[in-house]
Amino acid sequence: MKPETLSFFDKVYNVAKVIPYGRVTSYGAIAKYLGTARSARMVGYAMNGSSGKEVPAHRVVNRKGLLTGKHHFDGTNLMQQLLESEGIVVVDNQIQNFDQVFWDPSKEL
DNA sequence: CTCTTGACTGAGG
DNA sequence: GCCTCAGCCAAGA
Repeated sequence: MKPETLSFFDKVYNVAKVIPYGRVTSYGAIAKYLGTARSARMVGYAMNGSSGKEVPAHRVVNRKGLLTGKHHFDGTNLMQQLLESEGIVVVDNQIQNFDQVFWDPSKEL
């Protein structure tokens, strides 16, 4: 593997793809794992191209566990439906027991 | 090269 | 505990 050849976006996809079932992570956690902790915004921006890929973008939320990116999905509650289908409790666009379902790539990976 | 845009985050009021 | 401001980085025009 030559990550140097991969763009920042590609790295984000690579990490997002390995998020375990029933777990979620934050943009900042992914950015930190990539070495650019300050590029959390770019992580979300990268997810713009995740559409059509195998990247589970619905498992990526902001640090508060809030589904900030749900507006980028098709329906209004599609993202929440997907998370609930994995056993994650979501109420009012916010993940419940966030610290329990949280998955930190820099620690778990 | 310069400017704009973001699915963010931390600090301050 | 909520709201607002500013900083941060990468990609596209």
